[in-house]
Amino acid sequence: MGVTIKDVARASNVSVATVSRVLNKHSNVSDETVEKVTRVMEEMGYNPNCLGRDLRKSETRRILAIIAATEQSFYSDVLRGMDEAAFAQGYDVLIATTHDDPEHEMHLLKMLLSHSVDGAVLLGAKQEASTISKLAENHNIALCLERMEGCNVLTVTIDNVKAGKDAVNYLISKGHRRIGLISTETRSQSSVDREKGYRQALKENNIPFDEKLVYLGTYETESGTTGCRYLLGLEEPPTAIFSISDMIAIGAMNYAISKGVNIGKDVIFFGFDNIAYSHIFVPHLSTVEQPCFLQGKLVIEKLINNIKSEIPDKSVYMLPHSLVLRESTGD
Amino acid sequence: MGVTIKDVARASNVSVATVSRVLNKHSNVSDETVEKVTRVMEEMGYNPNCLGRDLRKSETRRILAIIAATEQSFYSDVLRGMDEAAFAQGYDVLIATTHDDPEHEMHLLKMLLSHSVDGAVLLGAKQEASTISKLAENHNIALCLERMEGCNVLTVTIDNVKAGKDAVNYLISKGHRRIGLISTETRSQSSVDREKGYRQALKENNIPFDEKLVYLGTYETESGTTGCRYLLGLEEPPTAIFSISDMIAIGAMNYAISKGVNIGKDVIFFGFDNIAYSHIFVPHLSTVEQPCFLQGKLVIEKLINNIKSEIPDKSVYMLPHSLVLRESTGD
DNA sequence: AGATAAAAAGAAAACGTTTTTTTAGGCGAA
DNA sequence: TTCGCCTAAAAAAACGTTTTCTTTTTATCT
Repeated sequence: MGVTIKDVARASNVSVATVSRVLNKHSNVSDETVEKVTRVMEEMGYNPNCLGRDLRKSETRRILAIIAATEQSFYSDVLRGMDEAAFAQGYDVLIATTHDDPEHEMHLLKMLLSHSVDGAVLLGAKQEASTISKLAENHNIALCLERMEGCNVLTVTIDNVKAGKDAVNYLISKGHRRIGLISTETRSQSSVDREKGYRQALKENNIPFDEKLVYLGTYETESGTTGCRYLLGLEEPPTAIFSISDMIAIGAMNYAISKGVNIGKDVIFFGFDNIAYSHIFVPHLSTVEQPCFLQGKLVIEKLINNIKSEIPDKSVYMLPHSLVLRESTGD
Repeated sequence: MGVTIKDVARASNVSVATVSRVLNKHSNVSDETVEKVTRVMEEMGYNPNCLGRDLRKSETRRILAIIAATEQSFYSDVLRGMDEAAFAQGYDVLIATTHDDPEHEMHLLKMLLSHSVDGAVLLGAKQEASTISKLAENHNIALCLERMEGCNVLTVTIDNVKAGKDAVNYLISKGHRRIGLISTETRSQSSVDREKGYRQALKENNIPFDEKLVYLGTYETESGTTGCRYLLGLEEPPTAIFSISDMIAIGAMNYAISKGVNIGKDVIFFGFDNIAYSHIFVPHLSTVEQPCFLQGKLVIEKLINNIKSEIPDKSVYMLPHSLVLRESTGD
């Protein structure tokens, strides 16, 4: 195999311990030895073997980010935030995808048990809350973007209830009182929270909740199209539609356009996520923007804190969101 | 720390070697011992420590996929293919992002040198071809999606020259002779190859190449918009436009729509990649589809072969692409 | 019963590091 | 001189496995 620390030691007439000390920049080694050993390492093309090092120190300085799939466009910003925070402290972030399979997710979580990584961040977990809680008792684990109800684990997210409420309140402030909601069958916590916000906004404005105005589908664009067809086909159709994601909202607008609806006038639309396409697609979509980069950065900072300290921080951090107003609400 | 193989051995009155043999399902251990040890492992909640194992076997069964950023939507399918092939052979694929920074890419490649992973796949490398070639001499490395000119390394991609030629030939077959090209300043190999295909198609049809019909920008949608504005503003504007990516093509169509151009009739458009939005955006975009899943699958299969064998396969595999015809070409 | 082979399991070495413990010199103070 | 202290470096232990080498036990054949 490759050249090991032993080879370097032999070649520079010094013990392995000394080479190690040079490698780790310990103080108690003479300048000339440092110089000599460094030169030999250079000459021999020595590369320290992480496996030995990690075993001895029992740390890997690696953090695993577990996601369902990479296609969610805003993951990119979250991961950039994670990378930045990790790199600043000499950690690496590795990503693994579950492909929406809970079993595969569990397989990846086991990297924590086998000491393959020092910590893990779940961006939308598929396990039971109790499973995660249990795991979090002995391992460094965190949730990002999606909180889990009743899960005692470090979490960084936004207040989706408030965000949903803000969006719907805005629609109401524009004078609308029949407001449709397009959400998902899948009860992800963020969907549930955004729906909750929708209801709260209605309630605060004394608008009765109408079951008929809610359409539950999938996360696909097509589902937005179907949902919009359903909503606009009602006897008393809504004049404003809040979708729990931009993808869905774009599908919804697609249907409205095909029916000649004057978007931003006849019917106004609000999305969620502020994906790139929401200002590429015409008309541009009003939406909720969440601080992706910052969430990624914070979750890693907090997680590394936990890795380094004895008493883990299991708080839920909620970062502020904001509304982005564009043509779809007539702005 | 956690419970180790030694603890299990002690608790089940057996040597560590035997526990290891049970763990690895070796044949020469009696049924009752297997049963006993398995039970004790269960009871104690034993989890083998990868660090010890990996060091001893000097393999990690992990492969690193290096990408610039996760936002490229078709990466998702490639990674799915990679995961599937890897999982089938007991490997894990870990992803890391370079954020377009060559230095960070190099940092990640060093995981190969430090034995942190058994192999690496680059999806669009930023290093010099010679650097990669050199690295590939002693390490298991592969390129996927983007080949590198003069780089002696295992590669799985499509024939971008032919793909570009096919697209442009199709535009020509529709009777067009003034054909615009929107590509990128950044000389990525795929861009270069697709441009080459564009020229070949012109040549084969005796259409003189006109420098003016080529616009070079970025990979952003906005660049497509700018490019289209430029092209349609020419004295002799093109009647067909080939963009080297769907994102760009969509930006281009966006401009055309805003100018009241009848897409698919007055001007026809061809993209590349078949991203999800190419059939969400109206009019639906004709485009080149590449076999993402298969490329991912194949590159991992070949790479694992290399990991396991002495003589590495450094072939360039080119998988077949296909044309997807939609409204933007009047189909 | 005794010899021999086969099976099961223990002991110890090995993987490549880091860290703790020892050792060897050099130097100053009593 | 002797003692202790400091620095530099060597030696050895440790991390948790797997694997090789031995040893013990069991089974089989004459």
